[in-house]
Amino acid sequence: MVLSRTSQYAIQALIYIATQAPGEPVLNRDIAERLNVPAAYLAKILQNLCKHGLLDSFRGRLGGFCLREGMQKSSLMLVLQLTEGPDFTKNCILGLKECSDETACPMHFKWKPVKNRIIAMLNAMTLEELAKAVLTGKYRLADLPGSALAA
Amino acid sequence: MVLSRTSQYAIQALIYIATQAPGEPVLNRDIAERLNVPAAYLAKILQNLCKHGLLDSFRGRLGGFCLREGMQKSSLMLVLQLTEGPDFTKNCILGLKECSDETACPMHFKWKPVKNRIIAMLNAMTLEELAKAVLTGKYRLADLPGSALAA
DNA sequence: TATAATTCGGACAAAAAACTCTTTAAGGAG
DNA sequence: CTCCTTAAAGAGTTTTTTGTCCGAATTATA
Repeated sequence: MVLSRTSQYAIQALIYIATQAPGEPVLNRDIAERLNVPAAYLAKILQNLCKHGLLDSFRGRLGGFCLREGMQKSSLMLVLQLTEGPDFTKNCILGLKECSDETACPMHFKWKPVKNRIIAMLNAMTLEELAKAVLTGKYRLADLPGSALAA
Repeated sequence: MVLSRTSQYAIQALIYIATQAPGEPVLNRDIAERLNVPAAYLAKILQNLCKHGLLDSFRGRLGGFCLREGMQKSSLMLVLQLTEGPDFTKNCILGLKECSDETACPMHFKWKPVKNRIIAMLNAMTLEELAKAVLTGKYRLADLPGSALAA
């Protein structure tokens, strides 16, 4: 039902970067502060996104991270394939190594259409779109600093 | 996208028990062997399901586990609420502590209908039904012993 | 060139999840 | 009552995930 923390941080960070002026590097420290996530851990995640070509990074003064040209259009599916592994949509919900239309687990045919909707949703959502939504002010990218609720 | 191993084992075990004669205790050892799952770990999971009233357990000779009276009708949602925690459907996909229609993350309104379909599916699937499906022989509850594929 | 600011890389640490081991309690059968 | 079989309980281990730390490399600016 949930994504790994790594994936959540990655998506949040990418959306945040996408809300900023393109080409202007954003500091890891600023992203971490804004999202209220551990900076050193986030740095690792951003490094990984760089290696996979979603982000560009710049060292030294005026350094930081920004979306690679054209990557505003990338889908959440693409992001999650990087953070969760290339076939995170292909795994059987019961964990069977082999589970397909031919050799199916008892949940397979009920799960399949639902999974397909999830996939369609992830393919449809782009960083650009999500960033625009955030910029309207109607959506929240992180918890308010003061909220200390249960996880 | 996936369930915890604990949840997967729990569902598999419950379906397996549901395929057996009701009232006849099934040995943990037999379930573990059938599902190809670590027996000691499975025992913990079954214990937990007992504590929550889904299973009855019997010690000593002729002991084992069987579904509590009426629990053939229980839904996967019920099972997962026990294994994943009572509000595993209520968590924000981005991990925000507060995320509702009023205070939404940018994915909230896209995710909500999809999540609702997942919930509906989980509510609709019962152990009885799944057990029947398995008994037709068309579905597989565990991997074949010989299959050594990538996870 | 010196300095400060930043990412990079690797090792390390802590927490959570998955899994094991050992002992105890309970129940059925001889 | 004794023996065997089973689950219960709890401590311990391993693996994975999450998170920290520090030194080195890189870059703009004074």
